[in-house]
Amino acid sequence: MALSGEYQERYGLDIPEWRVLATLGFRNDACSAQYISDCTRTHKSTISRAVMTLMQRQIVERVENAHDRREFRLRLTKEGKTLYQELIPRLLRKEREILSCLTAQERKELACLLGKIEKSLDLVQTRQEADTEQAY
Amino acid sequence: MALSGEYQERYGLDIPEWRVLATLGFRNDACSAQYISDCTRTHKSTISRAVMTLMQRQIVERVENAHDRREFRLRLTKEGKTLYQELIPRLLRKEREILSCLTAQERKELACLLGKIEKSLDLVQTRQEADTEQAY
DNA sequence: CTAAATTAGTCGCATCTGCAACTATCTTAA
DNA sequence: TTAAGATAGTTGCAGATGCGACTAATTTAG
Repeated sequence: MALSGEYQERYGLDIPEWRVLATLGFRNDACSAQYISDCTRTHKSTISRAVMTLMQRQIVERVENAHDRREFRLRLTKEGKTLYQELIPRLLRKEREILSCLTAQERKELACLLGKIEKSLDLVQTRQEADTEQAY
Repeated sequence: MALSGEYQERYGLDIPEWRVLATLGFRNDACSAQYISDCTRTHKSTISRAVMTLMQRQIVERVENAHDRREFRLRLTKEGKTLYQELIPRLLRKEREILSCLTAQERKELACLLGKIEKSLDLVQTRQEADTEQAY
């Protein structure tokens, strides 16, 4: 959608890469690839590849986890944090632009309604074994 | 999303194929591939391939347009109409299921809010030369 | 009328991304 | 303790789809 142009065209990030960046930046703390996969509902192979690319671009780094040597702790590098901080205001501005056709009250209502649906869908999905997300 | 499972798993239709079927079924009248491409915001090559598949499955048929021999008039076959009529109630039921967490009043509000955003986005998009649609 | 520009549709190509198999590691149960 | 099962992450593969070039037909401008 309109938002993705902001990070894709301007920063050369594809969608999974943005998801990794956003998750790490939002949490501001190390986490596993599996965690990112879970909370963005993106297949772990896709996240794996996005992490590889971001490591090559020195946006993300990973360190071994001494307690579980299967997984890695992922976190943003200095450059990664800078990139994240640079992107956030742009995206918020874009979001405001998109929602500018609604009043403050309407925006609040919309968030509330979508929240309800999301909550209800999450139940359904976990109940019947995670659907693949697809648009329309 | 949850809806697509209905036509994908049950009827072997992928998303572009469903879009063709839905457009032709909804209009209940012949139209060009370009028209479908426009109103579903799907690239014409994708629509072209979907139409090919649907023709092989005898769901869609096309006839030459005497007035413009570049384009074809597309329409559903008898089987196509049957399939469409069979799918509609299933999809509506699914939609009701998804929206069942909202009251009637809330559903109306949601439709209204989304309508406003869509309208506003359409203007923006045509102004800056059709973004590619992408989810988050 | 003719040449350039536009439009409908097709096709090759590249990219994206999910699936499933695989390795390595960890956990659980007998 | 050991064997079976679960889990994290990687990779080969295949399907889906957008892009751009191409052909054929039509429209527009000079």
